[in-house]
Amino acid sequence: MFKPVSPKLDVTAMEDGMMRFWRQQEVFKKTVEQRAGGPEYVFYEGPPTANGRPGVHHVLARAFKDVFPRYKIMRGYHVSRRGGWDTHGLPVEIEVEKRHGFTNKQDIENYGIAKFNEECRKSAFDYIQDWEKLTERIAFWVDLETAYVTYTNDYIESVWWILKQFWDRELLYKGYKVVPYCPRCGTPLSDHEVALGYDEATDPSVFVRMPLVDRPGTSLLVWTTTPWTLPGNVAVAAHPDVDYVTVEHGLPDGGVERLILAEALVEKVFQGHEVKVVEKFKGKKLKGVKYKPLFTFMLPDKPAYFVVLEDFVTTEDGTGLVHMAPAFGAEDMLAAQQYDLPVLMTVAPDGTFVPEVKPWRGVFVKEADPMIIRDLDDRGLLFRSEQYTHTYPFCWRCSTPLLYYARESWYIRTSQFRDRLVELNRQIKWVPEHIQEGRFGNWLENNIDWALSRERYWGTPLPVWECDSCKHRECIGSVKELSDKIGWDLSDLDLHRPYVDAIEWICKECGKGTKTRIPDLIDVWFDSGSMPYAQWHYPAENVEKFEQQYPADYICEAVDQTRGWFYSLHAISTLLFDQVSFKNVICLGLVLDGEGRKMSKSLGNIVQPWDVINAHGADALRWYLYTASPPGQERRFSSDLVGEVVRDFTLTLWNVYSFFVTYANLDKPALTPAGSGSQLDTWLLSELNALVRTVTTAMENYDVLNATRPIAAFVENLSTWYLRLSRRRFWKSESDTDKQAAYTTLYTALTTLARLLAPTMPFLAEELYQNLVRSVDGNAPESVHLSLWPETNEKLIDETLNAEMATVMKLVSLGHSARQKANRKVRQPLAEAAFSVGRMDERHAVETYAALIMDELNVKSVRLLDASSEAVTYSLKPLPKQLGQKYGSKFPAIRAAILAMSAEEGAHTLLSGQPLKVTLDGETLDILADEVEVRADAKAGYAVAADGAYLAALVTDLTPELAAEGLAREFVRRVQDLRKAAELDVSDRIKLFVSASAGLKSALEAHREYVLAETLTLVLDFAAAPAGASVTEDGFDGETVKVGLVKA
RNA sequence: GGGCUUGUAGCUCAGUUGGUUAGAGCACUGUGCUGAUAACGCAGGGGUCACAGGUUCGAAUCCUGUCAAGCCCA
Repeated sequence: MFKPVSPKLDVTAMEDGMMRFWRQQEVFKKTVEQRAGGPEYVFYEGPPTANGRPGVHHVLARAFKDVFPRYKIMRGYHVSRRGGWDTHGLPVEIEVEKRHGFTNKQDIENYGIAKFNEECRKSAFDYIQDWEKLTERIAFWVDLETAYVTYTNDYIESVWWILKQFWDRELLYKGYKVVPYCPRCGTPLSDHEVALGYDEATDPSVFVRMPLVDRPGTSLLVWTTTPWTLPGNVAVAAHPDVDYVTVEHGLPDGGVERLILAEALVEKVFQGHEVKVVEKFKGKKLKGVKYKPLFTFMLPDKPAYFVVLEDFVTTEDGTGLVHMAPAFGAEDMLAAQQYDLPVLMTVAPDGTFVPEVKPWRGVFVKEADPMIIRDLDDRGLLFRSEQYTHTYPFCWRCSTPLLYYARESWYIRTSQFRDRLVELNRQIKWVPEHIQEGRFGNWLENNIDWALSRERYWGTPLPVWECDSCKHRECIGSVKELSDKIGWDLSDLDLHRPYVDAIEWICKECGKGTKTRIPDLIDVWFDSGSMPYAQWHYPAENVEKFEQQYPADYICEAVDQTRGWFYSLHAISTLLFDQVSFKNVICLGLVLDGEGRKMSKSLGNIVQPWDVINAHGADALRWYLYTASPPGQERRFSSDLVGEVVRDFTLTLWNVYSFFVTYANLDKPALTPAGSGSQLDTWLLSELNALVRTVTTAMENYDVLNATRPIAAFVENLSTWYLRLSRRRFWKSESDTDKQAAYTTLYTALTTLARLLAPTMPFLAEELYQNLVRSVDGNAPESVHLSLWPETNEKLIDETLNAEMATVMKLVSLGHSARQKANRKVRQPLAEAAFSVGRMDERHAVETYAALIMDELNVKSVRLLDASSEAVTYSLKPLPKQLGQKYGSKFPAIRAAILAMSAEEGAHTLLSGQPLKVTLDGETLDILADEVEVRADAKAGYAVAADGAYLAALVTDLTPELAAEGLAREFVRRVQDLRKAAELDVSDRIKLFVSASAGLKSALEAHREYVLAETLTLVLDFAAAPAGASVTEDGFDGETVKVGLVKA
């Protein structure tokens, strides 16, 4: 009937089998094709770069990406899950540079851009096979055959089209950008590269006077650690709301001077020297105040040398007045744009002063620092000079100190759309929620124009051509447009450098000059953010397809993409179509190692996904990632933790499955829904439907944690409660309706679980489904991933029942605890178990499930302890939650009053439903029954265990009858062990030959039928065992026994 | 320097609008149960809820500050 299932699970063999099945039957393809015509659910793959091996963090992202498309397919949606590869950019270039030992851009140019880019193109896919293998092995279903690739001409052409839209709307402009720059390598460094090279550095720390134009004898006191930037100074910044003072102090030559600085820093700057504060005012009063320039090597072409107001000014260091050199500081540059300040480029690209800076022309700026300080001192402008140690970035390649240096750069006017970016973000559902208004929202609120251009080689070229004569510029939006410019078909042109650079034409505007492409590339983030359009070569092709696949319903990446892909998607979509490009997004936390450190190559603490998968399987890895912590949280990761999943969850479920198949194959039950009188069946189906409801709701809310953890809890209950308590129903020999109902119930649970697990544990789900569903129903969908998601049957959910069963579990647990305390092993039947519960409605559970409790605790009767019982004493516990909220600060007094009264009387009052009268300050208060917990405690003669208001009490006295039954059970246990040792089949019948001491013998005679039935014994003889019998000898409870067993 | 997040048992994590005994799983120890189980049950040891103030009858939870870690930005 069903394929036999070993209780031993070989995870990897099982998963390999399913993987082959999917591949051979092309199940993934069918999940797309069979849903054609269904409502569309759109998923965007954030393209990874395949020039490195995929790590655990990639598995994390891919596991989460996989869940919702699978779920939606089961809800009947059509989901095209197109893959994509990010192929451009500096990381790819760096790999190729490393291979050749290149250290700067000149090396690349000497080598040849064409050859270099060709190698980049290949390098971008160096590890493509690793990616494909891993993607298949973890069952991330994504279409890699038709995956979009950002370096293709079609993709680039779409990006050009977008840029042309922006150009036509005058959203592209050329400006300056201050970048970390290595003067030796002649290149800006990416943030990532800068982060590699921070080190301690000792720099000068100088305070200089900037004399005011309109108030002789008064100077601004300004602080800097980069004196070489002073020749580039054009303004001084003050904080509008900080308090500033003018102080007067004596000079060595006997005169006095007045200096302006932040009040909070007076002490620090003058280091205890006496100064006189002559006035105090807010920073905003300084706005526009003019000062005399320190240097006049270069003349500004716009108004300069006055105070501006900036919020970034702090009173941590310095003087609260910040010197501004727009060419050498990002904040300075922003202020320059805001206040229309000039930019003085006093430094050449090689890091030396330009000829205009006569005294120090050709000197490397850092080496010029002491000379500049001496010059200022000579002219009486230096207030003080000292040394200052701080962390400073150095070039990771050549250890040259980096300069912050303005380079010409192309920008997109995103800041013009700031409000719209913020508004549209409110339409997006973020998981975790705080990203929306927090990290992402703040980032949008502070939006600055997108610095688009890069002075590199391997990337999408900026399609702007400029006339070398009249400087007229134009932007090209398609290959056809470019072809028209030069008059022949460029369809076969590689749109990368150096080939596009070679396309030139005579300028039509002036008729003299030549239009040549400006050499910049664009930021790779613009590539990836263009994928909604460029993956379809929109608008040149696939217009309908694009419209159907935009925007995305769901995307998912790690949190570091907030300013990366999430932003580039959002920004481009907002500017282009004034619309969101994704509706739901899960933002994953980073993966840390077992010690909570970031995984990095240099620490050697990277966990290879293959090690984990080979050891524990892909499902376990996936399940761990879903259940371990909320998706947005950082997570500590180790292979052992994944192994725990297998032991805890996979094997538990597997054993239930194996149990079912083993016995179903013997019994061949009908498995058709039949009415069941069994409380356990009703309960399990109630819990199962509640589970379906919970998981479905969670799936709809992109809540992976609540779509998975409750399944684990259910499986735990299924195995350790339902199945353990139901075993006898499967074993019994007659095939009655109760047995049929047990099979049907368990079957329903397992097949429902298969579907609930399909999005998260695709392999195990398929295994269950194939064997339990497909093998008996040829008409069922071919794969669990083609089947439909289970529907909740609300009628079967009984919350009261679920709560009552939880109470029963609790009481049974206490019963076991009491047994242990009384030293009464479970095999020994006891006369009675009595219980106390906290609330009236819970008493019902004890009555309803008396039989179940009796069976589980091996007691002959069950009852409730109540107010009239002789066996109980009471205590009262005032409940702070109820009373505290109702009475506030009176609570401690009320509590004391309740504890002071007679617990017996109080308990009887409350249990009879009457309020408790408490008198406080002459006021009488009615304390209600649900405001005080009545705790029972059993008197002598009982073994007791309690937790809160719950209590279990066992009568531990043994009658001869009970003792005899206990002996019989001990005997059965020995026989069962013997059966096992003799390696008998579960259904083999046996003969027993017994010699026992008198007490045991009479016990066996009294319970003969029980013993025979339990052990499948046909004949029990009190005689010597024949030769060849399996024999055991044992003693217990003062009795001895010798047993011989032969197969009947 | 700014923004966001995190800090609870040896490890991985829960902890409801604040409620008086802070929980689970793993690991360790003891014990019980078992003809599905690689298990399971019961019990034990293990906690300054990062730290310091504050609000409150009452704080792991709310507020302020500090420390540590991470990410992004400067």
